[in-house]
Amino acid sequence: MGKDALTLIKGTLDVLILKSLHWGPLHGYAVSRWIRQVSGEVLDVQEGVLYPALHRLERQGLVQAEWGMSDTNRKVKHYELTEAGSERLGDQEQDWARYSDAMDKVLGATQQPS
Amino acid sequence: MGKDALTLIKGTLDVLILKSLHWGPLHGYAVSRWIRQVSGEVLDVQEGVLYPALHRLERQGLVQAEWGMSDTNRKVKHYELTEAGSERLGDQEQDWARYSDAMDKVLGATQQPS
DNA sequence: TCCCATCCCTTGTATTCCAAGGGATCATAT
DNA sequence: ATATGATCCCTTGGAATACAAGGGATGGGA
Repeated sequence: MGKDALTLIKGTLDVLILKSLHWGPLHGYAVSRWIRQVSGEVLDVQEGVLYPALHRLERQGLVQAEWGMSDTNRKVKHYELTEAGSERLGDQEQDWARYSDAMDKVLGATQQPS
Repeated sequence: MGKDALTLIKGTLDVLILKSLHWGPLHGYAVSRWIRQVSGEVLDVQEGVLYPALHRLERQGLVQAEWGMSDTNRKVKHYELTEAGSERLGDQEQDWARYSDAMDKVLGATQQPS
């Protein structure tokens, strides 16, 4: 019961990706792996979800990509947070905090409907 | 800054509605109003979102609807949680808790990517 | 040599929220 | 009386975005 990864909730992916990039440039696979590990295997960003999202963020000017080499001498594409992306990250973290609070208020409510 | 209602995150609406109905039968408008009030005006379920959602839940057998009268002598449709709906509410509350925890772990992470 | 982990990606499909409407009833204020 | 705002029910069309299910290439270890 409750061991598998949960379905991603639409709209929460961007902030996860942006957060992962605030450590510095990363390639896609590393983004996915980091989110999965840090979330305790609860959030699993499939590659078919990840790459379109990265391209979307790139089109929006929130990240910029550049081909390079990994430590293991593989050709990889590094994604890096832009200034705008950094600001967006802050906004979205705040939005998440508000949203999460609101959800908890509703789910933990003791006030009956009038 | 941050005074307005947030856009609903797709996938979080059902549990909000189910929760509102766990108090007993309610009509749609009251569901919407209760969520808005208890969330501190942060979550605003527009009617164009609410009613399709209620019908969806009804099709899934999680709620059942019945026409009746309100306190104010108006014709209203009362939505009531079914047994299955009550179980689903429990599941989704648990899912939300796990999801929310995972998000907080990622957003509050101190562990750098490897 | 074979396989697994690593890396990049695309194309449907389904879901579901938002915007923007329409329509009816009732209490209250003008 | 009549206008206004809150209460109540609903639908349609469009947009966004996650999922499923693929394809392809590389490198290291068994």
